[in-house]
Amino acid sequence: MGIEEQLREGIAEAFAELVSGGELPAAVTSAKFSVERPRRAEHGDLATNAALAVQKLSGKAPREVAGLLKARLEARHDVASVEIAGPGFLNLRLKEAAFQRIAGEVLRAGEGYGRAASAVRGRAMVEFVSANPTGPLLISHGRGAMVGDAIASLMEATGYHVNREYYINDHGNQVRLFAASVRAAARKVDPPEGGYGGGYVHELATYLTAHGAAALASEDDGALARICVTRMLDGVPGVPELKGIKATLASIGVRFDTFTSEDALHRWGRVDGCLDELERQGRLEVREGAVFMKTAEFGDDKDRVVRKADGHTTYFAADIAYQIDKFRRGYDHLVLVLGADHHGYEGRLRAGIRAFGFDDARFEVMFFQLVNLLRDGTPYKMGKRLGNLITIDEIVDEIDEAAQRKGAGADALRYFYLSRHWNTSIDIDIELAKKATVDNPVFYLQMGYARLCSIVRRAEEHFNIEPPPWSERLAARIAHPDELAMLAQLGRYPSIVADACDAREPHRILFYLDELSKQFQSYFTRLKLEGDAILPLRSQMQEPDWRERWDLDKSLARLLWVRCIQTVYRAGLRLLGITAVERMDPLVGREPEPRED
RNA sequence: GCGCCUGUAGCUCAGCUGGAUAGAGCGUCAGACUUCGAAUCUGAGGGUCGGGGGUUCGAAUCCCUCCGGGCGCGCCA
Repeated sequence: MGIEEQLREGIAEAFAELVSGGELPAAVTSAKFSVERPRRAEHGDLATNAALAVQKLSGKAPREVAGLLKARLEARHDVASVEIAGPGFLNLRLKEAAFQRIAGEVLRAGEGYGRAASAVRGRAMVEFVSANPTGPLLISHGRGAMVGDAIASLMEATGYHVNREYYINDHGNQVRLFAASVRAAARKVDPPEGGYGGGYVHELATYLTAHGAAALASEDDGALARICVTRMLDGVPGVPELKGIKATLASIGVRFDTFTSEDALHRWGRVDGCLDELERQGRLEVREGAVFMKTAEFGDDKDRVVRKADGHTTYFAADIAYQIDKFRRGYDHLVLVLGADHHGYEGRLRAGIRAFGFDDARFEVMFFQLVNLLRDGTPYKMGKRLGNLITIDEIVDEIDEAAQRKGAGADALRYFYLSRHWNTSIDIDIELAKKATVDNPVFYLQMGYARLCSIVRRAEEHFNIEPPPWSERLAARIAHPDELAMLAQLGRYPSIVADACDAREPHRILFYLDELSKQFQSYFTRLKLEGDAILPLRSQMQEPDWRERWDLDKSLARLLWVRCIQTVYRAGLRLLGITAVERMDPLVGREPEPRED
C-alpha cells in the first residue's frame, strides 16, 4: 500500500472516530477527498482537502474540522507534523523512516511492485488492431496496436485476467476484391474496380503462381481469398515485403492470445442465429428489399441494415454476432480499441448488445485519433502515398538501422504512441525518432535505465560490492533530501498504475517514468559535482588514503536505493513494452565535442 | 446540418476526474566537465488556459453559448 493510501485510510479512521465520538455527523464518512503530493514544497510531503470536502456534510467550518483531524493525524507514527493552511487544507510532513520503509516494500515486491494480485477483477477482453487482412499494417494500425497492448498490460497489472484478441475481417466484399486483385495481378491484367494495387499484391500473386495454387486458376474467389488472407497474416516465406501481419506485430512486441475469424462466425451459423433471434424479438424490418435492425429503439441515431437487398449480410450483422459471442465466452468486461474513423459504429454496437440483454456498461470503446508522419518537420510523402499510408515495417526497419539495434524502432513507436493521450491526433517525426541523442525522449528514457545498471555494474566490477538487502540500519543512511524525494516518488508508483488503468491512460506511466528518470539524472550529476557520489570517484581514488575515508555504509545504502529505482524503472518500462536496455553502446561515428582552450 | 474528439508557453504536450502562485520537454539565452556514462546537469525568459457567460469557499478542469481545427454521418469494411 502506497503512502497516500495509508494516509487516506488514516483520515477515514479519524472521521470514523469523530463520528462515534459525536463530534461530526455520520454523513462525513461517505465524503470523497484527495490525498496528494503538493506542488509546492512548503505545503509539506502530503496534503489533503478532507476538511474542505466535508464542508457541506459536516455543517462546520472547514478549519474547525481540520483542527479535529490534525489532532488525530499527529498521533500517527509516520507523521512528523500537521499544519492547517488556507481555507482548511491539511499539510503533512512525514518522518524520514516513512520514506525509507518504501525501499523495503519495493525490494520485497521486486518486479511485482505496483501490481495487483492476478485476476481478482475478473476476465476482460481487449480487442484491438483487427486490421483487414488485405494489406500490410500501416502506422495508424500501429497506434491501435500500442494503445491496445498497453491497456491490456495495465489491466493485467491491476488484477484483470486479460485476453488480447484480433478480429479477422475475412468475409465479404473486401477480401473477395482482394482475391480478385491478386488473381488479376497473376494474369497481368488490371485489378477490378476498387481493387488493390500495391506492390505486395504482385508479390503475393508471384508467390502463389510459383506454388501452383489451384484457386488462382479457378474463378473461386472464396477459396482464393482464404489462401490470400492466410498469407497476409502468416507471411510469405522468402518475401521480406510480406512478412505477415503476425510477424509485424511480433516485431513491435504485440502478441495476441486469440484470433477470431469473421468467416468462421458465418460458417458456424452465429450470424444467422443472431439475426434469427432478432427476428423473433421483432427487431428486424424489411424496407426496399433490405433488412434493417431497429437499433434506434436502443438509442442509435437511426436503424441499420443487417442484410442487403442482394441477400448478403453486412459487416454490422457479423459484428453484433461477434460482440455477443464475446459475452457468451464469459468475459466480464469488453474493451474495443478502434480508430477515430469508426466512431459512428459505437451506437449500433451498443444497440446490438442491449438487444441481446447484455449490459453495455461492460462494453467499452476507445477511439484513438489519427497519426501523421513527419520527416524533419514536414509531412512525410513517398510518391503518391501520404504519411499515414506508410507501413509499420518500413518505419521500424529504418529506425532499427539508424540506431543499430533491433527493437529500437519498436521502442520509438511505443514511446511516441504512448506519450500522448489516445484521443488526440499526433505527429511523429521520423528523423527525431532516429536520433540517439537527448533530443530524442526515447533515448533519454532508456539512457536513464542503462545508467542505473552501469552504477551497479561498476560497484561489482571495481569495488566488489552489490546492492544489499533492506535493513533499517542501512535504510536510515538514505537521508539526502533528493534520495528521500525519490523514495516518495517510488511510493507513488502503485497508485499511478492503478489510476492509469482506471482512466485507460497509459501515458501516465510514461510521464511518471520520464520524471523518475529526470529526477535521478539530476541528482546523479549534481552530487558528482559536489564530490558526494554513490561510489568513490576516480579522482577521489587518486588519494592514498581513499579507502579509509570511504563511507562504505553510505555507498551500500545508496546502492540499495539505486536498486529500488532500477526495479520500479524496469517494471514501468516492461508495463509499456519498452525495452529496458542495460547497456547502451557508444554510437558509431559520434565524436566527442571538441574542447576550446 | 447532426454526432464524437479537440483548442493550455514560440513548438509538442501534461495537468492526478473541482484545490493553494497553471507544469514538463524541445527551441532561445546564460552557465557547469582532468566523466560512478557531459549521451549529463544548473539557471533565466516565456501564459488574459480559444472568447463570453454560469455553478461555489475555489474552475484549465463541471454546465451553457459562440469561434477555430480533426474525424464521422453508405444496402463499404
